[in-house]
Amino acid sequence: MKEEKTKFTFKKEEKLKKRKVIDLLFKKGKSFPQYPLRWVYLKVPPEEEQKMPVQMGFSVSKKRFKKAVNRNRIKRLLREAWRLNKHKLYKQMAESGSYSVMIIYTSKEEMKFEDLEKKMKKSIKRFIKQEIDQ
RNA sequence: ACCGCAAACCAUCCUGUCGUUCCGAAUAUAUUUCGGGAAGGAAAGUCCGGACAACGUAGGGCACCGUGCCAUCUAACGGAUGGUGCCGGGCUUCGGCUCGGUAAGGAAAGUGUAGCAGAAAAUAACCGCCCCAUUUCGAUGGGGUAAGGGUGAAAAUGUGAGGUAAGAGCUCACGAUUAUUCCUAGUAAUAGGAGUAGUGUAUAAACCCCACGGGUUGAAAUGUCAUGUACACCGGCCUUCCCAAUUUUGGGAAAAAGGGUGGCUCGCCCGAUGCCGGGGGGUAGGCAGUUAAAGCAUCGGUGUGAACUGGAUGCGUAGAUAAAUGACAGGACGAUCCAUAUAUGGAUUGACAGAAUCCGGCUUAUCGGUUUGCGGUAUUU
RNA sequence: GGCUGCAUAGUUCAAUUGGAUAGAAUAUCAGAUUUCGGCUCUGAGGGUUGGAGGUUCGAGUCCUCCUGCGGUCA
Repeated sequence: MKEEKTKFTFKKEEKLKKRKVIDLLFKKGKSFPQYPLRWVYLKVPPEEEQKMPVQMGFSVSKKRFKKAVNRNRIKRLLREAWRLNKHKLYKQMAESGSYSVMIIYTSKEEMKFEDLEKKMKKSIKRFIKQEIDQ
């Protein structure tokens, strides 16, 4: 393969969609907090092949944000932050298998995109340190 | 020009970069490229009404739920429009005019309730007034009486005259008010007039009566494909007659247990490798439904109006499913604050809010702007 | 996307068929008792009955519309 251009896309294959997988993730997955985010992740067994290195989902509690507008906005900001920064994780992962991940927003207040992106970068670094580098 | 009220409409805009989703075309099946579409007036609350779908279709009665002045509009409505009555405000030449509200059938079919106060709260005698009897002359007992008294949200039609022992619609006159009959106006609610019978408190968002309407369940409906399983296990019920055949099979008739028909009942229907119940197991994925106007706007015509008409012109249809419609940068516009000092500069900021089968309403949230109408104030001509 | 229930002192609950100034326990505060504190006794404060309208002479209670918090579904 030639030098791959870093693509900032986020298509259906990269989204966490299967109800079964999500149930399994919350039942058996590991998690760590990185305010205002919480990662829940699970290594996908090799027999269930998955095209993309990570299938990602985002979640915002209905108790913390009553209005659907606010929930949607936070999820959109999270998706955007992930889209622009996921390549850093992909580089490190190489061939070390694939993961299902759900990121939960735990703060009670909305953030600006700028701040949220910083937090996302930090949490990706932590994920690499904790899971990939061992 | 400013202020207030009401109604209708709009709901920040533009450019660039990076993305999401659907449709179409090409490439040729990992994809990539091009073109086009992509939230709302409330998408919300789920308060009503429909469309559509499934089940049922043999209906009747009861129960239950909803609505409640009249007419019209509408696919339909508990919605809207116009009117009538009632209530409240304003003006008034006192006749009315105008604005707003109105769950507005029946209390003269029956039942219940009306605390405290008051003699008495719906078959009203405490004080007072009058009559009769008794009397120790203080009064006591019996009866009549709703004119006077205070209480209370509410006290039994108001005023005057006659009448009476005292009084009383007991009688009369002028009113008030209710029911009903007739006449006039109106499609009608109702209004006006005349006659008759009355004076019957309030409450039906207390029970209730009357009239009208309502089958139930809602896209997690429903159909279909795939996966999976098992005529598995436990308990209950499994009738009678006739014919052929011959030891359980076929046909026919009746009908039991049981089941269905929304809750009850009558009635009806089903009913033998079957029916009902229990407990357990499996799958909770794909596709269809699923993206179309009971279309919209302007002009014309009809109507007081809600609306209708389809004559003309133009516009136009989001389809996701852990759920798309976004992020960043720059500019314009608006708002707030600060500074200079009336035009610029700086900072902050952009209402309410996000489709989930689709429509018509209602209700609630909403920074600001535009238009129209009405009223008020000031100035000019 | 539907269906359904609840809301009363800081907290847990009452309030008859609509009737007067919405009660009780606990918590809080003050006083008494004690060397001091606890226990105990006495007293006080604390409520727009979730909000706004309506019916009624009179609403915690009845009706309508909102707000908030639960429960449930194939």
